[in-house]
Amino acid sequence: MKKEIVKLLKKALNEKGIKLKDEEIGKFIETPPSPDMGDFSFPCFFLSEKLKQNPNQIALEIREKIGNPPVMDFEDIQTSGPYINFVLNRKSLAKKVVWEVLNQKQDFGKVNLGHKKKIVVEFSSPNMGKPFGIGNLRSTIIGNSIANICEFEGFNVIKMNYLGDWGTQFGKLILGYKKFGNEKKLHENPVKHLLELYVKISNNKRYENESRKWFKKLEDGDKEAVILWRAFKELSLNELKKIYKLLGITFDEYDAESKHNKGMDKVIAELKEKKLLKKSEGAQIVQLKNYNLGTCLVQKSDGATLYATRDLATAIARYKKYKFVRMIYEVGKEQKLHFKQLFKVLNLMGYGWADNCVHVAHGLYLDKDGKKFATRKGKTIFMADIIDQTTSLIKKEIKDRTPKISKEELEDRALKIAMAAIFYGDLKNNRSNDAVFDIKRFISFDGDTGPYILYSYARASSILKKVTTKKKFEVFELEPKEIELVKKLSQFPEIVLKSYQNLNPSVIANYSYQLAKIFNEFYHACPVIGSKQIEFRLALVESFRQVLRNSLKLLGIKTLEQM
RNA sequence: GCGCUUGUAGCUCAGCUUGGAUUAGAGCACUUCCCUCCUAAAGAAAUUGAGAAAGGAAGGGGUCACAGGUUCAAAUCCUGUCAGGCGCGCCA
Repeated sequence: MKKEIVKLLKKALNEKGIKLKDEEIGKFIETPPSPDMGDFSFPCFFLSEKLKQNPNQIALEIREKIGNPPVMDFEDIQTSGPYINFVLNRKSLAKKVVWEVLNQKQDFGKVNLGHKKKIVVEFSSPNMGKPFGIGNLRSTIIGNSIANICEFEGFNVIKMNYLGDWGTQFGKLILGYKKFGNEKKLHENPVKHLLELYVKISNNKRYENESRKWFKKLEDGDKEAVILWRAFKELSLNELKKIYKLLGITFDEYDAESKHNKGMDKVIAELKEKKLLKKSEGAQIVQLKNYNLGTCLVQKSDGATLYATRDLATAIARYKKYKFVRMIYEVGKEQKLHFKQLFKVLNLMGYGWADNCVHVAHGLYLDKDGKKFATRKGKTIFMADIIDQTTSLIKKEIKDRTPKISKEELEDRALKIAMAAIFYGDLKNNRSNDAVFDIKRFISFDGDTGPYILYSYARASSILKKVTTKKKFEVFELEPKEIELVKKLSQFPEIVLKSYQNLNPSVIANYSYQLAKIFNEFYHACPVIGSKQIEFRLALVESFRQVLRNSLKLLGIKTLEQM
């Protein structure tokens, strides 16, 4: 529908001597504050500068130039001050939208922007040896959703988990284990035991040097160090995989810092060759002060490597392997400077593709009191525990409501609702801002929450289960809530596009909520079963369900047919 | 100190990219209503009908941190101030 409006406007504007592209015109088109005013509107303010004319006058003139539109699609076109308002033939709009959704199904809203070109999305990337906590959760959920969105828009996406399995923290763990370790505890609950060791070592400055030494030993291939490192790594990876399974998230590739050991020497050699490297206080650095990016340390004075070194080597290796058109790093915003440095150094090395790398940063999770969750103080909350607690709270709720439910179904539902609660609770926030992690709020069954949205979905399902849908339908009359729902459905493609452009899933999350809310209003106002136009309403419910399913899928949320 | 970033109802957040349509939007909580395609019960069914249903509506509640500026028009752009957060060389 919007396209037709653009067409009309384009022609009219052309006659006034103004040439604009379709997309440019489309951008200006907006929705009037009240449906009484029309369905779409075109403000003429921006033209007044060019034409040196009163916008009200311009609106009138353009209106005149448009002339009489095809009656099939438009009911009326009128001006209101500087706005040109288009009143659509809502019945034909409703038909079109519903048809489109029902025909395109899971592909509704797709735009093939990517043409199968490759995008690497690195996300989650936990530090092995540390427990998977709330900090990692945001990257995991947001990154997953961004990957889904890119895929939906036609890219060939490589979901990449970059395991932090190298670095001084392993020196700490090795030292900690040698000093205070306990084999039995390690195997009973590896994650908790390793955290215990990590905290013990980190809280005592005496151990700093010795930890570094152990990491250096590890880099030099010391047997004892390597054996312990492998064991720690394997144990934590097992735990991680359990969590990903619960979250329902998969990766195409598990990359790891340790895999890029060899590349690191090369990078350092290359930096030397390209005369980017400088020695400073015994360490090797790349000076970036001219770019206002401080200095980037690539080799410690003891010869050991650093995070930046590994990231450089990794990025180069990845480009060789994938020739991506874009690489997205979904990592916390506290690493902004690091990524700026990383991209700059790659650029200075002559890698043009560095410009196609983006750091998609997210704010951190704060606790209910607005305080940070800190690993060092052992204040971390384990993801596994969070999932457990959430699921059991939800189980209680479900049992109260449907006491007869079978065990398997209870498990399945509770887990799905818990995930919807956690995922939505995260994704509804604009990713770059800090967010409060308050599980009680997330799992509330009403309001702006995951469970509310899932409930709306289930509601639609329960109607559709009772009556079989027919393929033909006629629209006799439209209630306000019906047209509102139709319009909301029709917005989905633009929403996905916007979300892709901003690499921000919250756009879709907020849309899902609004969609669910309008559906509930519709449900309240327009009974489906027993209605005169039951066929249309069923089709509308069906398309609602389809679009909601599409949005939730992009968010990484699994739906339930019933609740 | 420098850099980045945030400040919108009691609380949690949209809106800011691309400035516009009299009252700046949601949710939670609070007050007052309403519904029954959901759940319990009865019936072959239409239906009856209870519900503190995970549904809907209304209401109260805001100097869009503050002060300037740009503009016909500012929550939105610019500058400054205040307050919080993050980052700034051998952690990742």
